[in-house]
Amino acid sequence: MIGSRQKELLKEIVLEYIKTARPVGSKSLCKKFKCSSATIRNDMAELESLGYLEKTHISSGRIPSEEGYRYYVDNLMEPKKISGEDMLRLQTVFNNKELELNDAISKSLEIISDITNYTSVILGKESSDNKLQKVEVVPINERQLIAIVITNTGHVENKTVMLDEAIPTEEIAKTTELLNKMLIGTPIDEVPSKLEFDIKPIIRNYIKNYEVVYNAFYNALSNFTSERDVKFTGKANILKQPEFSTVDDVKNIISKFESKDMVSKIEETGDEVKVYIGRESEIDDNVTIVKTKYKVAGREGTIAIIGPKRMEYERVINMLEYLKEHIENKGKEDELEEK
Amino acid sequence: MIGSRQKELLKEIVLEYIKTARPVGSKSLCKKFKCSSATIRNDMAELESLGYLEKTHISSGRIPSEEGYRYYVDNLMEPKKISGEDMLRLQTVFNNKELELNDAISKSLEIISDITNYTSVILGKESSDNKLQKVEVVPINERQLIAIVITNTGHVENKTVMLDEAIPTEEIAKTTELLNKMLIGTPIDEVPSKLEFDIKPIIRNYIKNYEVVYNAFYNALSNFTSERDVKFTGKANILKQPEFSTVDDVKNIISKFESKDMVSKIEETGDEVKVYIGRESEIDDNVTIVKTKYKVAGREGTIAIIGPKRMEYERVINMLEYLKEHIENKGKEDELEEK
DNA sequence: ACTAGCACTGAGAAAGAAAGAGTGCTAAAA
DNA sequence: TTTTAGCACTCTTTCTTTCTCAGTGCTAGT
Repeated sequence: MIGSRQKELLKEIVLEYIKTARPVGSKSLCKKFKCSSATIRNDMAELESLGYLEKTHISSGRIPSEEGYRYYVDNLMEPKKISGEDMLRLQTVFNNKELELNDAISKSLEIISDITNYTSVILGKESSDNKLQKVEVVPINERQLIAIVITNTGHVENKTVMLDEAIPTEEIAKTTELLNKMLIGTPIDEVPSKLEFDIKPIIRNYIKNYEVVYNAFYNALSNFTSERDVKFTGKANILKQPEFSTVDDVKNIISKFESKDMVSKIEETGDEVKVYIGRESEIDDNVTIVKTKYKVAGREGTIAIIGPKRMEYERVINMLEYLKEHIENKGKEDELEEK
Repeated sequence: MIGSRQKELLKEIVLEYIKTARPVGSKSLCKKFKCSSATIRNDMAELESLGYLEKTHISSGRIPSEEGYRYYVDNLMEPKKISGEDMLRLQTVFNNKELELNDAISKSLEIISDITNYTSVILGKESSDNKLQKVEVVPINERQLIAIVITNTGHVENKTVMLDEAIPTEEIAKTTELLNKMLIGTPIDEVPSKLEFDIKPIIRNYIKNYEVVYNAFYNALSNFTSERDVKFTGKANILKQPEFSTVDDVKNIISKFESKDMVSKIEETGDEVKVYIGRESEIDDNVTIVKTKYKVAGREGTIAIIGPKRMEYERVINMLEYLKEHIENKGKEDELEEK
């Protein structure tokens, strides 16, 4: 088991390493623990054998292992509270009532990125339980029309529909009317199945070339569910961290950031602020990602901070928690105001 | 002035340096020019004094200076023709008739990025001479409505309008009707002034709270002109180039790429394919950017390739020219097909 | 106008030396 | 049983030194 001085020691080492990015030696901790370096060394050896500390080489000071950070985050961190200064910075955003929610989120993450020198990411998409409010169809020419879908939360998506053959305008109008009649109020992720099972049988009865029309609309309407915004801020920031000091490290992390499946690795499903350290991140063994889902009326997504494993965990977690809470509050306020 | 063997020599040095990324020595050119290294050295010294060549240190081989590249591009490059292999790669895209124009452009630039290991960029925006085809207004609730603008080319933009105070629906409807009546066919960049000078005087006469309504619509409709898509492909590619071999070089170029004013430096106004070498690029002294404007029905923008100064000029320029031509052709074909 | 020859230069790689930080272990002190 | 002092040892880092090599400029000769 891990003794109480050892806990204190692990915590101190994590904190020190986060601050300085250099292996922590036994001597430097003497004053703090009011004992000799030899004693510290004994405890360090113990912590190492438990897997919480590592050495960079045989006679170096210690650095926290992934398990060490994990233990710190799970058991040693101070009770959650955001620092006054950080809060102040973020408040400027939420005090500004003019700002739309999305802009407020972007702005906040820019601030975090800026003051921490980590990289931040926002994934956003329309909530899948939003309801369809209206379908508009605007013809551009004989073979091309635009389908516009509006949800109850004011989200608009449009898609150009190419028709394989010309369709009389009145058939388009009829179909549009039908779609509106039958689809208003339908959650957008149920639209495709409703098209298939409710609309198709009707449409086939009274439009002669129904397949062309049906397919066009099916394609247009069934893609809306998956639209997704992605915004990175401060991709270059992470390079300021001393862990990325060789060309290869830098190139490596940059390619990871640019790779196609980066986004899919960021999405978070849990409601809590979660921390994924090193290999847990699945992005790169040298980074930590802190992230959480947010959900407000009409929109949901993930906000995330990516930094080195040697991250200011407490600070980042607290800021993200603060942020999540305020996003969701602001979401509610905005909704009230609209009513 | 520069003699004809010297031209040949400069060309050879540029080509060799592009291939190998190492300073070119006099000996290596003996066979090619059927003369001794001393002769080459004399010519090299001459070319250096004219500013076309540089040394990395006092006894190194020569590398082309910015002026050297410039001279090569302007005077020494072979007559334009794209290589068969490159053409083949790009043809796969344009032969695929299914592909929408925008996707075809993206795809092409991905290919170029891929085979050259440079970074490619597409800027796109709706043409400013597109005409407004329809304005739709959909109320979401008492204080919020969505303005949707559709252009004759099928482009759709929408914007949420927040009303400072509730406005009766019939006033909204009246205004919408008026907008449609007066604005249809107006080029979108003339919309703001038409709003100000034609619509405002009318609206003030028959809507009592006209300022609220007017401002809301003015904000919604005057922003459409400036919307702009940006797509980078292969940002990490440029790092594969041997010129970016130190951490500082890499970090430097990455921050330049991420910086806010990067995009504004890419936009090109000229119709030709243009080459900006080193400091001419205004991005970074170590890169060259090759770019051109493209314009098709309804859309215009810039396509650009960014690479090291030691870029395969001929190849890139030819591909970009080929691309520009085919984009504009495809634009015309698509238009015909629609008719 | 070209070439051979030669002294010279700077980069880059390899090898060694010295300094410093920090460890583990042993034996003694508390 | 826990803590400490002391010491030998290890590894990194930094600084020199040395060598090699590619390539130059210049001079004198063809």
